[in-house]
Amino acid sequence: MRVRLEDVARATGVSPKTVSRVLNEESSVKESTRQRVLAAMESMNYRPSPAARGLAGSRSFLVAMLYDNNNNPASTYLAEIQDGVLDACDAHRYSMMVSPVRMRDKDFTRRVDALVSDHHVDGVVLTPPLTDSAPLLQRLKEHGVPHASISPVQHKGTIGVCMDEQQAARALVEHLVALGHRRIAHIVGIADHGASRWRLAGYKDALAGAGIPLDPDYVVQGEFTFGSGVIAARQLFALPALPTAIFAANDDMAAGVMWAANERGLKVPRDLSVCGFDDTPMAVQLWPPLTTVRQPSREMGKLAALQLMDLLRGRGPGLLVQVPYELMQRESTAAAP
Amino acid sequence: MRVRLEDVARATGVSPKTVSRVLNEESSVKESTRQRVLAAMESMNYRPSPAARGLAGSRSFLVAMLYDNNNNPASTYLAEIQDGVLDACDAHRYSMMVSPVRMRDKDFTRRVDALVSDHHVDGVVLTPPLTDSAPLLQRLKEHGVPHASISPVQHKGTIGVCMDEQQAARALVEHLVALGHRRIAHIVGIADHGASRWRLAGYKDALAGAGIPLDPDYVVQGEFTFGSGVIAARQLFALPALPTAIFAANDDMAAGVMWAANERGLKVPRDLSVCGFDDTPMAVQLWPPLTTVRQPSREMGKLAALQLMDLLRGRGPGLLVQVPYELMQRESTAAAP
DNA sequence: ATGAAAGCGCTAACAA
DNA sequence: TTGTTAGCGCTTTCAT
Repeated sequence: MRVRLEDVARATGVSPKTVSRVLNEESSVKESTRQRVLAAMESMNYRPSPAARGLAGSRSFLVAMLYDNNNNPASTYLAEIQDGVLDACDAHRYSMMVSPVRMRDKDFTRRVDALVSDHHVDGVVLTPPLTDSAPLLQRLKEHGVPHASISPVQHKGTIGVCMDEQQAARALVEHLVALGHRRIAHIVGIADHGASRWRLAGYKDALAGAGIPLDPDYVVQGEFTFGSGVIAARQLFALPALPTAIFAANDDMAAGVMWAANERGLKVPRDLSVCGFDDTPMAVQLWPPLTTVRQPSREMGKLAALQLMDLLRGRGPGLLVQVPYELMQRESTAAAP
Repeated sequence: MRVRLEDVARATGVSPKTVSRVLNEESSVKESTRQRVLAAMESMNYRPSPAARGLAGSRSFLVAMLYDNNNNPASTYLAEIQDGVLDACDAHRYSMMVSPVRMRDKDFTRRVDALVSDHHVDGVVLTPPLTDSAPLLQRLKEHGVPHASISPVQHKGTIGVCMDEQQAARALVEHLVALGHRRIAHIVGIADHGASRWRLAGYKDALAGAGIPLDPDYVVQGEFTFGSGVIAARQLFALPALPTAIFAANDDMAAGVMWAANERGLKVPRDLSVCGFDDTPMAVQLWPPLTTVRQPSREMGKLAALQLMDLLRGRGPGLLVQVPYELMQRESTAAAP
């Protein structure tokens, strides 16, 4: 019924072990043999059994993607990352398991134990804000399971993928400055996310670079949600001197700002320029379309997983690769009134 | 190092096979033996190896969740379902794999082949609109892999979970009628989704029940996105007799309607009542908060997976359970002007 | 560069 | 109700 490694061996006239070597891309196989085996595998439609490989060998060809399930910032972001990781898995014949953890729970690292001792996952992809959870990293280290991180705060000694969010935020605010804005407000994201810090830092950099003093009233706290954007904007609109531009730390909050502007009778971008961050699908569905920074989430998921697999397969040391950001200049920003 | 079934057997003084029986909840084990084995497992912190179980036995204790990756309607919906399925898996010591498929691709059923022949998944959870893909169902049948469906169009012979969306939509529109509305418009969702059909049917039912003739101009096509809601609403606002209420087939489009209303200078709910469907997080973040129907996605994911596992474990035949809807009456709907 | 034997940890099919 | 004997399909030694 099922085509086994042994069947391929028999068909090729070599031993099972040789077929195994080809399967595992070991170098010590004569090229001509390799080709014959590969051809047989192809024509017989051979598919190795992950269970058997996992049981006999030291590798499971399984990676897990971990995400925080409490603090669910933007589920569209995680969904894209997940798809990206899956892209990479497909490309290298790895399988993926997803595993939500609840960072708030005291023993949330139990999840990792289960993943490792039950499934022997070869590696783990970490999404924010899990990337910098000390107990989690500790546990992974104890288990000897390598990981790749997506947008980690701590870059040193980490493999995975990052983007220069601070520089991107700075570029965004510089764009506002170039349009003649001086009273520029910022809505900050959830405190312990690296993204919040970087975007705030970039905002400050841009102001400093333009010689605009930082006004604390213009920096208000948000939570990455639409609703928190509305609330933050209302707070800004209550100020004696209204900002002429608002940079929200993500698109959801920016949409909230536009909503509040509408409510307040402010026309975007005539009376108020608004920009966000992430370039979610919503950015182009709003009216006017939102100026924002494109963050290639799916690509980032894929790259992180690729770095991890390179490491697992002994192909290079695994790197922290940086992806370029892209300024998406649309109609929600215009010259200062 | 690792605690094996054999170790538990030795510690308990029984044969490995007996421990296996306990592990697999077979009935033919004396209760006292069962307890002793269970206790030993617990104290030794025994964790069965999925790989070994999969290799030796006929079951893999793996289920896969399939979703369509082209036609990605609301990723928050899928994310919630995924979490629900995982809840159920945790409860029954199953593992989950996620597998996006591209329904548009001609041979998208290949994915299923891989899942089945590589991983021997015991069962599959289908999300809309995969639930009614004839080629997919056919392939699953050929492989002999059972499936549970979430909101399938075809109820007969299907196990999984559904909601009476038609009745829910009807209730929603009846609520509008009760508020004195007569000119009620509907924005339809993507054509081949069961959800679109049911919600439209419920809308028609309610109108018919109230003796309001159906005006084709008041039924416009949308695509389940915010942007399509904006466009559809503009279309409705161009009509000689403006509707006093708009029922959008989901919350995203309802948000688009509210956006367009704002743009047009219509005050919600004073000039226009708006309602959606799904009760996404956004519904309470909008202003005014959106009247909608709550669809318990996570719960539905969990229930579907539970039905599947009941079937797999021989616990009952597996049912198509119906979850109740809930009308979320908020401030976006009010008496007709 | 290739092969033979032994097992990974569990369950199937029998037996008792 | 419980135990025995073979494997599941691969990889690991260790040979050659």
